[in-house]
Formats: sequence, structure tokens, C-alpha cells
Amino acid sequence: MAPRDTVESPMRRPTIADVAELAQTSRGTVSFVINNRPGVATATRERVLRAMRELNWTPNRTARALSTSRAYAIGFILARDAMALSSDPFFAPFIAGMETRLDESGHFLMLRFANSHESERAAYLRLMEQRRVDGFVLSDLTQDDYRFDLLAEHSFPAVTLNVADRSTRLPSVSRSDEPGVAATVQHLIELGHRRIAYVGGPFHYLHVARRRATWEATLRDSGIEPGPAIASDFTASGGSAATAQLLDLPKNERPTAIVFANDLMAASGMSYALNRGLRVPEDLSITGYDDFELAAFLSPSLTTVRTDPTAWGAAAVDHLLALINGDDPSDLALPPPTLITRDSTGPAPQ
Amino acid sequence: MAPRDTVESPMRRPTIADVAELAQTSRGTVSFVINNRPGVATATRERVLRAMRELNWTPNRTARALSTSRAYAIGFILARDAMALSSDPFFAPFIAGMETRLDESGHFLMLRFANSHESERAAYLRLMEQRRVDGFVLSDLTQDDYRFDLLAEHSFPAVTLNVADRSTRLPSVSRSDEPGVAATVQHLIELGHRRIAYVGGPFHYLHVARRRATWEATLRDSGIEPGPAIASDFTASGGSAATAQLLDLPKNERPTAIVFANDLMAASGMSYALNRGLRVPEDLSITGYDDFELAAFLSPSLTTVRTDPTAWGAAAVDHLLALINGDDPSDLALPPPTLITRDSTGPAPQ
DNA sequence: TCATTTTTCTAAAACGTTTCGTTTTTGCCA
DNA sequence: TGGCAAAAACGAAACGTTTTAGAAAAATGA
Repeated sequence: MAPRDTVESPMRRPTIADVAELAQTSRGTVSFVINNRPGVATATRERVLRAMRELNWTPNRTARALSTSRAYAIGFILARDAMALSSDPFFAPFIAGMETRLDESGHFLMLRFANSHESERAAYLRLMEQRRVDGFVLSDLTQDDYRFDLLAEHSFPAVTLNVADRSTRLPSVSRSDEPGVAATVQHLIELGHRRIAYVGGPFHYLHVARRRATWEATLRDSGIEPGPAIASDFTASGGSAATAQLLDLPKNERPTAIVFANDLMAASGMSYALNRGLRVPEDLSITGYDDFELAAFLSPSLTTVRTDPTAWGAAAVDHLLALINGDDPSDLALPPPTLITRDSTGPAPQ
Repeated sequence: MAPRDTVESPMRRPTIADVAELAQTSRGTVSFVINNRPGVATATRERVLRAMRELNWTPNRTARALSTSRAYAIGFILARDAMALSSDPFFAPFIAGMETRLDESGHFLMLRFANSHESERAAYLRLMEQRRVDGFVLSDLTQDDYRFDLLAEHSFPAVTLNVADRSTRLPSVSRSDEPGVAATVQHLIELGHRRIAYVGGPFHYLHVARRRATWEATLRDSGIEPGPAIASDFTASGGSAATAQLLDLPKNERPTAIVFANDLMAASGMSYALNRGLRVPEDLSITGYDDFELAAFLSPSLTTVRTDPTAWGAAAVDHLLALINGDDPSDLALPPPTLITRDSTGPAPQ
């Protein structure tokens, strides 16, 4: 007679009940052990731990999520199109910074790119309604941002990147860009420039408006009339077009230096100027913002402002998790970014 | 006596039970309606739909996930450091492409950046053990990739980007890069170049090795001895260093054209060459790969190969979801990328 | 030793779906 | 009109955790 094997249902993943049985205790106790809560005798705790190891069991997060009504994930929704995104050197390191902290706390990141306002709104709603995240990190704040009301209606926690333009109960994690822009403009003034133009992004973004305002204020403080300012779009093609527009000005209005709101526009604008036969920095000084990887390797290398998106991402997550855990974190200001002087800026032409 | 209000528990989100009650039916029926399965009378179906609308109810995905043991999410784990990632123009549009399809099917993307081999492995394990995803998209295949065994052990579905170097039950979604590289080399040969160098990435990546092999094969097919090949690292600084190394060769070995494995290295290498006083393309022709945003706006503009990562991402997700749903999709080959000829390539110097 | 407190542990009820076996209703035909 | 099959609806169990009320056991004090 063939031996009768104990027939195990194939591949069934062990559950907390299996662990409890092996450790000769109840499921409740196992739960207490893994969440290390008091009230479990040392001997029992060790039996449970041994059983866990033996069965190679890890708690099923879905079940836990249902039970605790926590998702153990946070949402990050970007309303930019993918192309703009891939060339924006901010997000990848920012996300990586977030993940270092998420990893430690066992959370995951739900990322979504939205290419329209409607799909952005829909993504927030779905994530909230389906309870798939515990909170959000809000970037790209705009004037009177609709997301504040949206999240408030569902009483969802979130942290904002930079401070909002109106009062909100959401804490912010910000890195002021005023000092970086001010330092850039100051640097150009010291080099003797007097016609300093600005090429920014869409002004409904708060940080865009703020940087532009800083450029203007710094010039006025030095008694210099601000040169032309152009609202561009952060893209390479926008940078070229804006530069063309500036260089087409009559000679006595034409800027001798251009402050760009990001490196991509700066690099593109610089190429355009070189193509037109201008020398950089002898005829035209150029500055960027971000210190993207190529900045140091362009010809000439690009004077720019280095931010630290990784640290920012980590701080944002720390703050958000604290908020989710019921703490009441205040606004947090990170140290300002620093100006990196390279070869694309030089003394103003005579 | 004060009127006795019906005290509602504040803010409780409606559940399927509330909908069932309002529609005067059972939870099972409501479930049938939302998953539009047969066996529900039209009248009942409409009562349910009305109740859903009235209560503004959407099913809780966590509960559904627990019940169906499906996570409604897929995993994408990138073992690159954030800096390299931010400058790689592939991933953002690829992810965006994935999301268009994920969105349609109600799935989400679990994204993780891993900065070490260990954390990569741990991320796969956690996602699988906790059942937080239904499958994976595997990118950056390496020689004898360990992930095949890892996923097989847990019998998790996945699709690979490009075909593996060994047999695996995982279907692939690939875009062959041979034609792009071949077209590039051919283009240079037609321009009269005979010393054509190659600057690639780490050769343990399959696609890196394959591109390099194509460069070599195309040259040999034309009876040309391949010039020097350098294994670089896809970074701007690597591109500069490799270019320096090539330009330092004795004049009769020095290449008249360099084929770079990505645009970032190409842009950086080009700047380096210009800085050394060479003219591009008169003295040196340069090609890239990716067609990143800046490529058209560099000076000179960069000849490169345009891939379509967005379409690739969409196809990968379609394939993966089919696999998850129990279909048995075969390998899929997307149309090859195309060469974009710009100003960084020209006739070989005499 | 016994009452009392404290600690440890258990059993059962949640969490919000899906699924499945059964019962009820409907529709059809003789 | 009664009988029967098919369609529709129901109710309960299941998914795998956490949490809570209370039982059991251990520790404490008189």
C-alpha cells in the first residue's frame, strides 16, 4: 500500500493563523508581537518569533490595511506632461529622497503623472475615495490652488512643497528660492551688468512668480531698472524662443545678461546665442537654475543654482508621515540653495 | 423638549451595505452590478446604480483586494541611482506611457528606486510577499539576471523590456536597438568616416552589449576595422572623460566620429571637443541616442536616435495585464526607433 | 490562605468586499 | 391552473489582519 502523504494545499501562503497554531497561541497574540505592543510574556514572544521565522511569514499588508484602514502608501501626483518631466532634473532625485524614508517606514509610493487638469483631479479623487494612500505630497503649488479644498473636503493629510499663498491647515516643507535668485542677480550686478533680463515659467506657479519677484526686487534694491521679463515654459524650445526675442531688441535695450528659471532653458538659450555668433560670456552672460548634470559639462559651463532635491524629498516624507501619525508638525524651512559660479558669466561688455 | 436628531456617525464613508439597503437589495447583488455580471434584473440594476450615485459610493479597493487577492497595482523597480536616473530621458516618458494604460484599467503604479543591489532585491521581495502588486515590469536586464529565479520562486508574473539572454517563461516587450545603431553607423560611413569610435555603458547590461555589438558588426560588414570602444557609464562626466581619452590618441588612430550610447554623454563629449578647439562636425562628428529634449537645441544640434518610450510603456503594461488576467501573451516586438540627422554629423575631414 | 490587583492571553467582532450554495421569484408551457 | 425550469436574489462564509472585552493566570498583599 502506498504511503499516505499529508496532502498540503499547494503553495498556500501562511497566514497569521498558521503562525499562531505553530506557536501554540492565538492570532491576537501574534498580532501583538509583530506590532510589538506590551502585554506579551517573553517566552510567548519568542515562540511566536520562532514560528514566524520557521514559516517564513510576513503579514499581508492588504489585510492589515483593511483592518486599520490605512493604506501604507502615499500619493504624489504630477500635473506635467512626461516630456517636460523627463527634462526637469528636480523630480527624480526628489522622488528618490522620498523613497529613502518611505522604505524605512514600510510605506510605498503611488506615483501618477497627469497630463490634464481633469485627470489630475480624477487621480486625487480616486486615490482618496479608494483609500489607496494615507496622504499626499503637493508640488507645483499654484495661485489659490484648488487642491486645498479638494483635500479638505475629504479631510486628507498632505504637506506642500513651499508655502501656499493663502492660509491652510496643511504644513509646508519649503526651500526658499529667494536667496538663490538674489545671489545670482547680485553676482551679475557685481560683474557690471545693468541690463539683466529674466526668463521664467508660467507665472501662475507660485515658485515661478516668487523667483521673478526676487529678480525684480534685487535689481531695484541696487537702483537698477529691471530689464525685460519673459514668461516662458521651462522647455528647451521655450528657452530658445525667449532668447531670440531678447536678442532681437534694439541694441540699447538688449540685455547683457539673462537669468533663466531653469537649466534646460538656459542651455538651450545659450546654444541659440552661440549660434547667432555671440560669445558667452564675453557678449552675453547666462545663468540657470537646478544645476542639472550637464551644467558643468556644457561649453561654456553653466553658472547656476544648486538645490538639493533629495534632502527635500526625505524631509517632505518625514513631515507627512508625522502628520499621518497624528502629530501636528509645523512649517519647515530647509537651508537655501547655493549659487555655483562657472564660465557662462563674466564681466559685462563695455 | 429638544427635538431628537437622528445622530449620524460623522463622516462615515458609505459601504456596499449602505448601497444595498438603499436599493432594497443585498450586498451580493450590488457587487454583481458594479462588476457588471449577468443575473441582475434591469430594474434592480437601476435601483442599485441610483443608490450608488445618491450615496456617492465607490468600492473600497483595499477590501476588494483582500477579497480577490489582487492588488490592482503593478511594480516597477529601478536599480539606478537617482542622479543617473534624472538625466536618463527614457524613464519619465516610459512611466507616463505605462500610466495611460494603468489608469484605464484602474491599476496603480508602485514605483521604487533602489540604490543598491540589496535594496533592489528587498524591494522585489517585499512587494511580492506583501502581495502589494500583481506583477512587474523588468527593465535593465543584465546577463543571467537573478530576477528570473526570484520571480519564478514566487510564481509572479512579469514582462521584460527586451528579450533575455536565456530562456524564461516571461514574455518580453522589446524595441530592437540594432536598426537605430546600424543606421547611425551607416550614416557616418556614407559621410566618409573610417575611424568611428563607440562610447557605451556598463557592458553587463544586455542592451548595452547589444548596441556595441551592432556598431561593431555594421562596421565589419562594410569592411571597416572598428575603432576604439569605451565602456563608460551613461553620465555627463563619463562622456567627457571618454572623449578626452579618444582625442588624446595619436593622430592616425584618432576617430573622426564618435557614436555615443546616449545623448547625455554625447552632449558632454561634444562640449569637451569644442572646448579643445575642435569644430563639430568639421573635425569630429558626434551622434547620440534617445533624442532628449535638448538635442535639437544644442549648438550644433545633435544627430541622434529617437525612441518612443511612451508607446513602449503602454505596450508593456498591456502585455503585463494580459498576463495577469491569465492570457498567455507571446513576445512582442515594437517598431524600431529612427535616426534623426542633425548638424553634429558631417563629411569626414580629409 | 484568600482576596485583590496586575499581567497575559483568548475568542470574537470588526474592516468592506467577493463568491458561492440556496432559496425565492418569475416565466413558460401543458 | 399547476408544475417546472430558468432567472434573480439572498445570506453567509471567506479573504487575513487588528482590536477589544473579558477570561484565565500570575503576582501581590494582608
